[in-house]
Amino acid sequence: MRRGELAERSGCHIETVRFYEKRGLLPTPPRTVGGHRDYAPEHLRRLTFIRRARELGFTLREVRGLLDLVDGGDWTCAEVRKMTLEHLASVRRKIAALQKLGAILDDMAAECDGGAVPECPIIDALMERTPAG
Amino acid sequence: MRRGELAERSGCHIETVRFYEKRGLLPTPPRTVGGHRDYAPEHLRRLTFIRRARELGFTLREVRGLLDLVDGGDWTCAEVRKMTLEHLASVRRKIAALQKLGAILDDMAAECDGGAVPECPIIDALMERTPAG
DNA sequence: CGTAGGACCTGTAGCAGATACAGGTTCAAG
DNA sequence: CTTGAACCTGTATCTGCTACAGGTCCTACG
Repeated sequence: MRRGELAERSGCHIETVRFYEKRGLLPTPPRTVGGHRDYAPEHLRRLTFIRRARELGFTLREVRGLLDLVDGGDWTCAEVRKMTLEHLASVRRKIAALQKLGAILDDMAAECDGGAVPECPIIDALMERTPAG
Repeated sequence: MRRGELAERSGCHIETVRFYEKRGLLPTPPRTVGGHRDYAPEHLRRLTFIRRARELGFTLREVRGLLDLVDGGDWTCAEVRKMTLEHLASVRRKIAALQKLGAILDDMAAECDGGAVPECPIIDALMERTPAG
């Protein structure tokens, strides 16, 4: 399988494949006589893993951690679960932060009457007050 | 006021001050005889504005947009409110995406019994199934 | 068999949004 | 007059890609 097909089947951008290879997440495949990369199904499996983990918001560092566990061979379900829960916690922190932020924006927009004059509580808030702490 | 003091009083990192100057968000201040930047209170006001807007998740492009409105002088409250509401919408989209993601992670972690064996529904999900679509 | 044009190859630059560092100058206190 | 903190400059680094330029290979069509 060549790079284009691998990219398409995994759902990754073609350049991303090369990027992951450079980062050591995807092993360097053998080459054809002409120098083209020649991927095996195992590469597709691994790249799909990476893409899905990325979609779930794992950083590349975290993905690498998961892959290292799997590659090591002596990993346990508990370890994977731990990483997942840590990531879940960070997702929830992000949600909380965004919700707080949304509430502030909502308040600011509500205070603003949308008038045509160059006086605005939003600008005032950013210039003068302390909205987020 | 020098760069260090400006940074401290605005709550920005000292290097960030120079970064914003380079990006044209903060005007170049006059210099002392020795070549040090010499900031006025107006710079502090502006930098504080930038920092607060950034804390509220506005991108630098959006911050620039807000500053352009203010700098232009002919902005209206309605324009600022529009930008705020657009940003609020994007914040809410992010929250929704993260919540969906959190639910998936939660499910995955729940399926996982945390055992000491190298068999894990999470890894399986990433390798084989289609969790997020 | 020749050629057209796609798919690939390489290295490098760019995006956001900072942060960090090296190697040199200036300033202020003692 | 010395010390050392704070400043100056340019450039490199980080994450996670994406996009290009300029060249090579592969395959299908005639």
